[in-house]
Amino acid sequence: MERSISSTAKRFVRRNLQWKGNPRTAPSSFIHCYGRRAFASASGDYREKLSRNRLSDLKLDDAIGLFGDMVQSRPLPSIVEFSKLLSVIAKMKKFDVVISLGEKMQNLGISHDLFTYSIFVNCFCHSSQLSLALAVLGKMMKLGYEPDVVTLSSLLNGFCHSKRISDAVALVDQMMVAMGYKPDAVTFTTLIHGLFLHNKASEAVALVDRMAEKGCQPDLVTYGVVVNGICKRGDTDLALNLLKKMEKGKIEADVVIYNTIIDALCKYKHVNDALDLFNEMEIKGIRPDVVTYNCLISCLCHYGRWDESARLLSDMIERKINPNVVTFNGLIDAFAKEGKLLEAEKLYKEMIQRSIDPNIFTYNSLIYGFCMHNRLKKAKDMFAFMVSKDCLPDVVTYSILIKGFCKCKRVEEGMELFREMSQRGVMGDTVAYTTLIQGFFQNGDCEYAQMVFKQMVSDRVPASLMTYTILLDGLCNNGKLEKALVIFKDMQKSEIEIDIFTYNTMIDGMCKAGKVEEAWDLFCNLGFKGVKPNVVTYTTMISGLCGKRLVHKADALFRKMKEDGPLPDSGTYNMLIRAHLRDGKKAASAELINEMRSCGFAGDASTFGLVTNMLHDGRLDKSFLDMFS
DNA sequence: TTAGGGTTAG
Repeated sequence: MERSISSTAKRFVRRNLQWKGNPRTAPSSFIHCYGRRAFASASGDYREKLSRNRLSDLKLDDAIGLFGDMVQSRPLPSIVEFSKLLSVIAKMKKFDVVISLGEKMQNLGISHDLFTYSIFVNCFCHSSQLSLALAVLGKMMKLGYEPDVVTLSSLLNGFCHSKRISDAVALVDQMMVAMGYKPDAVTFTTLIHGLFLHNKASEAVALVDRMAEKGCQPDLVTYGVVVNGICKRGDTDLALNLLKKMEKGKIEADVVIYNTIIDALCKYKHVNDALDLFNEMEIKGIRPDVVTYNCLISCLCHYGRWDESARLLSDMIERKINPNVVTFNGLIDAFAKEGKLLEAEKLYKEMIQRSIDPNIFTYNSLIYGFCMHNRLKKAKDMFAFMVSKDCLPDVVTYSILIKGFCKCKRVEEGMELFREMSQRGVMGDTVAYTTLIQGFFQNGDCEYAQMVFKQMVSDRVPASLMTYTILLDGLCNNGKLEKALVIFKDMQKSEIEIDIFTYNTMIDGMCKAGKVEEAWDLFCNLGFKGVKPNVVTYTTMISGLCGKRLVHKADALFRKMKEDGPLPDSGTYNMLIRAHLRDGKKAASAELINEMRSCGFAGDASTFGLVTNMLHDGRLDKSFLDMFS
């Protein structure tokens, strides 16, 4: 038979596909430890079980049992029947099992064909063993089997999931140009997914149009890949446009695509758009599932829209879409964060009543709630309880507890937890180290905080912008502005994108150290650095000017803020009022108090403290207090 | 017609 593969193509494959590795080294332990028992228990006619309608509800145990029946029956089943079974197991994502069974067949003298070899190429690619996939490809070609579009698409997937995206692009080009294959929607979709994986979003989107030009229409899965890639990058507008494009192309989006977009809308703070899309899918007759509800419920809780989220919860129960562990975790997390601990515990009991097992997320949320509301004892009990339930704490659990201890000024115990964590083989991450650094600074232990930071660097745990900001804040608050400035200058030279929080920290540090002019320079330069000052920046700067008795300059900045800056908040007004009172400017203070009250803000504790003191020593009279009520 | 692509929630 005339082979369709050209000689260029063969050369390409030889040149590009290394001939390394040995498929015989594939993992086979699975069969040895697990397979035999299953073989022994299997019974019945394999042919009947292999019939199509039976295959879809086959369990892994049954499939392995079936394999046992097949290798024992005589005459041996055809290779087609074996590939049917192997593909079912591959669809269960049990790639190592497929490989083991394939090896077993080989040992029994059952030879493979194009289809079974293709299945192995696919399985090796999925289990990140690209070199073995290439070895199988080499072997099948030696035996005279030609890889076809399906085999090469599997390989393409392997390139995409390793670091070889350029090989993936080249392979598709070669398939089209040199090999004379016609890549289909699956081939293109695989490559599009690979491009997203390698952060080449625009190339991925462009390829959707190019595949259409090549006469290959994107299908539901293609759109699924693109929508997912786009949503991960937060471009919800483009995702919604794609949804319209699908409609035009008469491809009906499925619930997963809607869920993906709803999730992204929730994450990127377009809650109402998410609710609109939810209604739209109802109108289109696409039934939401538990994921749809979970996205919306936890998002609504997050924004304090408790009533709406409760309504959705009862709505889903009414529609027999059962809440699962994620539903409860979302609710418990939101209640715990809000300090509604009784409700959180009630939900925890309810999930157990519904026989839904709590998992590490459940425990982490509850521990967080207890820690943040100063109930350390309860948090530790819960920690011990989860361990007793064989739910092993992770770095997040430890970080939550460490933060809780630090918050209660028990940083030594936090440090102890950190050591315990490391001893148990849980490595500290950026958050864990940062939490501890912050704890030591808050405790006034500047030296130890810096030591932890050094340890973090030597352990090669990357510091985040948050880590640096906490470090700068700690140094500034402990009278080490100079040291902070050195680090800050290094940061400005580095690739870290400094945000307004870091600038606020430095402006505050400079002002508190009396270097108001330097702070003012930094403040004026924010525009050049592409960062917009926020209400805290203005308030800090105004406060710094007041501290230097430059009250007229502070007033001017306050006016500028009201003209073209962020709206002053309670903190701005209170700070300015105190500054004027200290300066003996009663009339100006009175004016500010009225303005503040007309904006709906009230005097805060510091302001009342100052006013009380001034009443005592007679600098103010009682009538002044009436202005606040 | 036995083989290849995406899958969202804490």
